[in-house]
Amino acid sequence: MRGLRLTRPRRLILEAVRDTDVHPTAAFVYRRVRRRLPRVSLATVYRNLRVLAAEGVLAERADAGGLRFDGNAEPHDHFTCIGCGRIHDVPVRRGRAVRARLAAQTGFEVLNHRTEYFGRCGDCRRQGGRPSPKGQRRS
Amino acid sequence: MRGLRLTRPRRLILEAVRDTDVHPTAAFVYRRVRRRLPRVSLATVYRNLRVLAAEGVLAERADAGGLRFDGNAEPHDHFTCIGCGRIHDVPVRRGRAVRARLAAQTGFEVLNHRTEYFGRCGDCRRQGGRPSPKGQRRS
DNA sequence: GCACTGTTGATAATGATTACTAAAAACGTC
DNA sequence: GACGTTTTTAGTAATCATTATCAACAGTGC
Ligand SMILES: [Mn+2]
Ligand SMILES: [Mn+2]
Ligand SMILES: [Zn+2]
Ligand SMILES: [Zn+2]
Repeated sequence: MRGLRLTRPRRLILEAVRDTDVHPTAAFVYRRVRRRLPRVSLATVYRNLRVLAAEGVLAERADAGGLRFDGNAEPHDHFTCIGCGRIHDVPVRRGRAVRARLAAQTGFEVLNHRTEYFGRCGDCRRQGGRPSPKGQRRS
Repeated sequence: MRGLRLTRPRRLILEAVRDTDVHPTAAFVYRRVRRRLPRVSLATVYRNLRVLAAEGVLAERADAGGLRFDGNAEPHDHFTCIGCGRIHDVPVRRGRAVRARLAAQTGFEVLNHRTEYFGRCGDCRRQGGRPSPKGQRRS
């Protein structure tokens, strides 16, 4: 957070992302911020989400459905439920070893890696049946 | 490939994806196919890329820069070079064990997973210096 | 107050993808 | 190989997400 002013719109945008665990889209954040700051502009939301991500205060991630933001800026992986579409945080696996192995095999300098899991969450398993693509709200 | 006609546009689109290792975008495939079928429509390219991906003949993947297609439909992971932007195939790691562990920890039914690596490829390391975001062609 | 700088809201512009539709191609049947 | 039916295509319009532009505004220091 080195030298970045915390204006009201900016602060509310940051709070909106941190106050949810849905890994929201810009549109979702926009809707939330508008409750408290009705005149905020969608461009302001996009602009500040990018600024905050560049500062490392937020994380930015792209999935099949577009841009999303993550209030948890610590390294972690994600599990996406194909039933309800929710994205859960999961602990990152043994990082070093995995990267070192790939580097040895390929000659690449491996600086980072990220794993995405897919399947059905506890709720969706309990509700039984085959993976019904219900939910899938885009948030 | 159950019941899917192989028309000329469709065949050329499939070949275009298979004949490159750049994990092309739809626009890239469009440019390639046009060399042999100048009147092909961009919509036809998109439509058939999706059809072929649904059939499992191609793989579809989304990264930070949008939609890409992969002629290699077998399970594998990817390494993205932050220097030149190229995406390399890498072998998938011990799949079963990783999924089983996460399932045990969380209660999720883990059906699939995918790891993305980031770093600098051999070429870019040799050309030394800090990761200069040259290349980065969107293909 | 006044210049300076960074931020905002409003809106236009861009770019990627999808939807629509009339015409053409492929198919199955005779 | 003509014929009715189904699928696919080319061309284009429409949609959607994101980015760019810019005049007005707000904070800061003098
Ligand atoms: Mn997360
Ligand atoms: Mn690949
Ligand atoms: Zn679920
Ligand atoms: Zn490289």
